[in-house]
Amino acid sequence: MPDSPFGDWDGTPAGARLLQQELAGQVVLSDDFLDLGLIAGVDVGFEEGGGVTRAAAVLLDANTLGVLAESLVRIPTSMPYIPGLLSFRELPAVLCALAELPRVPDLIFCDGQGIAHPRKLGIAAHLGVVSGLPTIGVAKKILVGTHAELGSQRGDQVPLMYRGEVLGAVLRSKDRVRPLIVSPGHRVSLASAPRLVMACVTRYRLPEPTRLADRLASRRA
DNA sequence: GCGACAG
DNA sequence: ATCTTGTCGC
Repeated sequence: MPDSPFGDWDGTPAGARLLQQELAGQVVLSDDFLDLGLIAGVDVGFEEGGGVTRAAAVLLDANTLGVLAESLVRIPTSMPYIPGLLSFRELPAVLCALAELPRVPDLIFCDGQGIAHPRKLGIAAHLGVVSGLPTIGVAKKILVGTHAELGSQRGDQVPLMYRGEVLGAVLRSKDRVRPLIVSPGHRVSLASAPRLVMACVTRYRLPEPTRLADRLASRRA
């Protein structure tokens, strides 16, 4: 049996939660990256009524946002979706897609939460710890936390609070659109995550890395 | 016990 | 996430 990206996980939801608590202790929340030349976006889609997991990874030039490479992989789905345990369902495929890219990115944008998670280990944080690479979580909905009223202009943001601490930001990437939930994954600070996301937003609600990965992953075969 | 609940 | 066409609005 090939080793899973989850170490000695016993396969149970309870065991997954214990592993999350352990890995959360390895997350680095300070900016720990130099030149951002390459940024990757990753996302997952499903086929066959959910039996096949399809992961997409798109590599872009951090300065021009031009696409340098793409990868798409399909593997059998191994676990159902359980709120709070998304990474155990999607990470295996995501790691395969990333491995297919011709270069290792300097930063990865992930569709889903970073540390804005019950145990501070959303899929972006989990991906960061297992890959060792800087990551940011860009979600379309809140998993946990509350926030104050948000301004309506592009770039407006308010802190996402949970159990008395700031775990991310609710960010208006465009005028008149539902805000994005942005949180650091690994090796990126709470302050930098939103600005890095805004730096990758063009004319759409989602920043280019995840928007392109999203389109590729869900594009009907 | 009663809801909430990324994708 | 996915099942699904056209349609209303900026």
